Amino acid sequence: MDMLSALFQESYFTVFNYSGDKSEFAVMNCSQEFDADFTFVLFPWVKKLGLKPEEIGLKLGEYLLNNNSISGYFVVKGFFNFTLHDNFWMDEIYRIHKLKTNELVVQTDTPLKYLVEYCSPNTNKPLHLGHIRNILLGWSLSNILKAIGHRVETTQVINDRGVAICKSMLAWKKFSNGETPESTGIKPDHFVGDYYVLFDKKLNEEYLSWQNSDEGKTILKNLLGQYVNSLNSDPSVNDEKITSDLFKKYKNDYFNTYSVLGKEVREMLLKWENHDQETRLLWKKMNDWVYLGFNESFKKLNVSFDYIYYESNTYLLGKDIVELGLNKGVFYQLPDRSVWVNLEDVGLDNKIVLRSDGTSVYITQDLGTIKQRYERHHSDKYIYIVADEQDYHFKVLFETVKKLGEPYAHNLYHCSYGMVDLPTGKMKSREGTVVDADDLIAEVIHEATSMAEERGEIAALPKEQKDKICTDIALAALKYFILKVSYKKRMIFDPKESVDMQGHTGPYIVNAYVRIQSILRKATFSIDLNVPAKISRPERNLIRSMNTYDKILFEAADSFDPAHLANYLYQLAKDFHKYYHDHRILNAETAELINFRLMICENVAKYLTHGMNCLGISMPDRM
RNA sequence: GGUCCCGUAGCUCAAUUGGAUAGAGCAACUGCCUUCUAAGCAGUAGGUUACACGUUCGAACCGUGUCGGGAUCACCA
Repeated sequence: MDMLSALFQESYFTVFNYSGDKSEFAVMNCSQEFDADFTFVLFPWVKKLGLKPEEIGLKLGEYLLNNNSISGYFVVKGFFNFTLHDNFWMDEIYRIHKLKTNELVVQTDTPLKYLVEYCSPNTNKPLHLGHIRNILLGWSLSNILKAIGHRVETTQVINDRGVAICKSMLAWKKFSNGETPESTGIKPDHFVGDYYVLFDKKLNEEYLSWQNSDEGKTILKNLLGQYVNSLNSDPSVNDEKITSDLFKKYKNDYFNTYSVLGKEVREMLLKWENHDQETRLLWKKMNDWVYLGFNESFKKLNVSFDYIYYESNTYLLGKDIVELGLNKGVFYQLPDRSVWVNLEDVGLDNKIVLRSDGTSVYITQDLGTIKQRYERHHSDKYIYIVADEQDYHFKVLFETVKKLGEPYAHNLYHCSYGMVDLPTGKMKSREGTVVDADDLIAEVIHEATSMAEERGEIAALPKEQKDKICTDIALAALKYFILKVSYKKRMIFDPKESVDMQGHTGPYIVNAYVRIQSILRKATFSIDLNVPAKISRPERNLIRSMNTYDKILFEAADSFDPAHLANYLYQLAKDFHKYYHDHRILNAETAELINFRLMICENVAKYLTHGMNCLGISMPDRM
C-alpha cells in the first residue's frame, strides 16, 4: 500500500508536474462490487489540477499502463480502479511462503521500551469480568507492541492494603471459627471474598438494628426532614423510596461515626499501619490466599506479569515529590498544612495532594509510583490500562506531573477502556450481580466441551489432548468476544453470547485454521514453487488482505486497540471459509493448482496464527 | 450544576480515520453434507446512522445547537 502511494506520488510528478507529500496519495482496497485490486480517489485532484476526474484518470491510467506498473484500470465516477500484474501477486505468495512466523511483520524503525500496567486488583475479592477485559487488553496490546519490534515490560500494582482488606480480615477474625480454604475446599481468593461479603452483611444487620434504637431513630428523623426538603417535594417519590434512599446515602456516614464494626475496622487499619504483629500476620495469611487464587486465574487465562508491585510497599511514596512541588512553587499549602495543586489553567480544579495530617491520598501515591517506575524501568512510554471511570484522576495526575516538569511527563498514557455492563444493567458487587472470572471461564469450557462431544470430531483423541483443545476453543470464544469490541466503548456482555461458537466468534477463526491444518495433514506432496496460469479474484483478495497485515498491527498499536486486529482476522477467516467452500484444494484440476492453493492455505494459516497469538489466543490443530 | 464519554438493523458490534449502494454476527425464514472438518457456505427480511442546521465534489465520521443515556467532580482508593 505504501509502495502504491509512492507510485502515485511519482506518477503525479511526471504526468502533472505535481509534487506532494506521500500522505496525499492514499490508496484503498477496491470495493467488492468491482473486479479490480485497488482504488485511488480522484475527487480531491479536480480542484488541485483543474481537470475533470475522467481526464485525470485517463492520463494517469495510460501512463501507468505504458510504464507497465499496472495491468489494467477503469474509472467509475471519481474512482480510479486498477489491477496489478499477476506476477506481483505471485511474488507476494512466494515471499510470504518463505517467511518464518517471526519474520512475518515489518519491524518499527523507532523501537521503544514500553511499560504496560494492567489488571491491578484489590485483594479483598476475586477477579471479575471487568478484570478480564482489562487483562485481555493489556496482554494483547503488549503482544502487538512486541510483534512490531518494541520492547515491552508488563506490571501490575496490587492494592493489598486499606479499609476494604481490613473488612475481610475482621470478618474472618470474628466469624470464621478458624476455617481456611483448605478446610472448606473453596478457592482461596473466593474464600477471602466471601468474608468481605459477610462483613457487609453483618454491617447491614448492625445498621438495621441501630435504626431502631433511640439514638438511630432521632438522628434519622432529623436527616429525613432535611432530605425531604432538599428534594423539593417531587410527588412521584413516595415515603418508602425516600427512606430507602436515605438509608443508602447515610450508610457510609454511619460506618464512620456510629458503627461498632466500623470502629473495629479503623482500629485494625491503624494497627496494620503501626506494624502490629498479629494484624500483619493475619493480613499476610489472607493476602497469600488471595494470591494463590489469582495466580490460578492468571494461569487459566494464560497471562503473566514481569513486575508486580504491592501498594503496601509503595503507599508511602510520593511525599518527596510533594516537597519538591512546594519548593518549586507548583503546589501551595493551606494554613491547616494540607497541600494543593491548582489546575484551573488546564480546565481542572484545585486538587489536594497531601492531607492536613501529612498522610498520603491516592494521587500522592501515584505521583510516587510514576517516579519509581521511571527510575527503575527507564521506559519510553508508560501505559496505564485503567477503566474510564478514572479519566478525571489520570488527567489530574498527568497534568500535575507536567507542572512538575518531570522528564517522563509527556510519556504517560491512560488507556481508558469502557466498563462492562450486563444486559440487566451495571455490575454491582454489593447486589451480587458481578460475573465472576473463574465461574465464567468454567462455563465457557463446559460449553465448548459439550459442543465438541456432540460433533465427535476429536472423540478418538486421548482425554488430556481433548481437554486442551476444548480449553483453547473456550478461551478463543471468551477472549475474542471481549477483544472484538473497541476498547474505548462501554460494552454489554451477555454471558449467553460469550459461549457462542458460531458466526463472528473466536472459534470461527480457529476453525479456518483447523481446516487448513486438516488439509495439510492430508497433503501427499510437498510444496514446490511453480507458476500457475492465473490467479483468481478471491485469491488476489486473500493475498491483498495478508499484504495489509502490517498496517493493521501498526494501527492497533498506535491506537492501543486490539479490536482492529480482531476484526481483521475475522474478515480473513471469512474470506478463507468462502474460498475453501468454492475451491477444491487437494483435488484441484492440475498439480500446479494443488501446489498453488496449498501455498495460499499455508500463508493464511500463518497470519491467522500470528494474529490470534497476538490476541492471546492459542490455536489448536483440530477441533 | 461543571467537565468528559456515548447514541448506527429487534439485539451485540463494524465501517480501511472524510469516499462508491452504511457492513457482519445473533435472533427469524429458505436452501447446501456420498466430495479436503457443516463450529462451514449461499440466500430472504431488517436503516431517515437520535434530531436539526452548517462546512464540501462527497458526512455515521468535522462544527454548532437540541434531545436521550452514562461516567466523574471526597483530606475514599
